[in-house]
Amino acid sequence: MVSDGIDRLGFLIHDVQRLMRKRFETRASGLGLSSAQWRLMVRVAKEEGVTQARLAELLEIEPISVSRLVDRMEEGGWIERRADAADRRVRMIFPTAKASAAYAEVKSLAGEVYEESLVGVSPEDRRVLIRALDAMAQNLADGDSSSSEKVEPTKGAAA
Amino acid sequence: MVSDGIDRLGFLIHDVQRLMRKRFETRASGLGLSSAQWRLMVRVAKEEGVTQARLAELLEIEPISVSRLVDRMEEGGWIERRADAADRRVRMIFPTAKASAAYAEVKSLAGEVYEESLVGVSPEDRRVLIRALDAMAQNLADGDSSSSEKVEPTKGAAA
DNA sequence: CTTGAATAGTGAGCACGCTTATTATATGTA
DNA sequence: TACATATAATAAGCGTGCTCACTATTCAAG
Repeated sequence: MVSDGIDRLGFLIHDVQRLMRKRFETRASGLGLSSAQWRLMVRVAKEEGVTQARLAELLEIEPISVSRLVDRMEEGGWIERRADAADRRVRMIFPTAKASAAYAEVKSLAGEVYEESLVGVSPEDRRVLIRALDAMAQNLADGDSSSSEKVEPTKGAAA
Repeated sequence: MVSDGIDRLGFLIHDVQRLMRKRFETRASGLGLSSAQWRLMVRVAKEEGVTQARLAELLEIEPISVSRLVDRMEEGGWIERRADAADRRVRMIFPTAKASAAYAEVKSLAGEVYEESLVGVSPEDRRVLIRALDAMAQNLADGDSSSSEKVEPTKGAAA
């Protein structure tokens, strides 16, 4: 039997992700937005004034990574930090007019890349693909400390 | 209608890739190998004495990235560079005994991560998944200059 | 009020990818 | 032979992620 290809799964996922990111960034380079910045921008657009800590949760990256991303995006004029009157530790993130203007364009651009990547894949297979990827994300998130469980390693027994 | 989820494709691929890499690196951390180093090691194991330029082709990353990767792997004692008697520009890459010993272990470790990620996905859906990902990789590689085409942008008309 | 733990954000420094430019060596051609 | 081009590898410097360590601030006990 020819291999079912499961042994290539990691390489395949890796390749597809890399190629998609590359293609997206090539297209969006005119806008000056990277793929990571675009992901962050989507969250900020949906929830203006979100805190950096919340962004780290939503994007599932570390707060320090958000810090750096926001640094560069602020320099680029995409977002702005504002102080929270109620909690002086907090920096609230708002999109600039420039970001709002680019939002729709970047979203349709992403849609184009998705469509191009799926040429020749039937609607049924697309549904299976999404379902399988959802399951994988779920499986991999389980037992990962960054998921919603709060199982403290209290060191004592579970009693 | 509930969304078919295609609009989440990019995020989904991104998440799955990130989670798989993370889980693999957690498991393999005892061996001191990162995911990128493991991918390179597989190639070197299959083709001892391969040049860095060839590795860049195989891994589809830039030669300079191979240079850095090989630097760190040489420091880690995983591979060694040897001069080519026939072409003094070339550095041939060989696995060390340490690498050969770890190879089988790392491979089975990757297999475990694949299986864990696919829990609850039927054999039929797995086949569709692999097929769809293959198609996507192919679609995305097309029109990408780093693929095997050598369409030189000769600047003149296509005649 | 004071102390201590938790939370928000950042600094330093690393891995791994990239682009652009440089060096050394081979190779093809006038 | 000599010059131009191509190829192998590396250097410099950036983007995006990470860990570890730190400051500032808030909140919960006492």
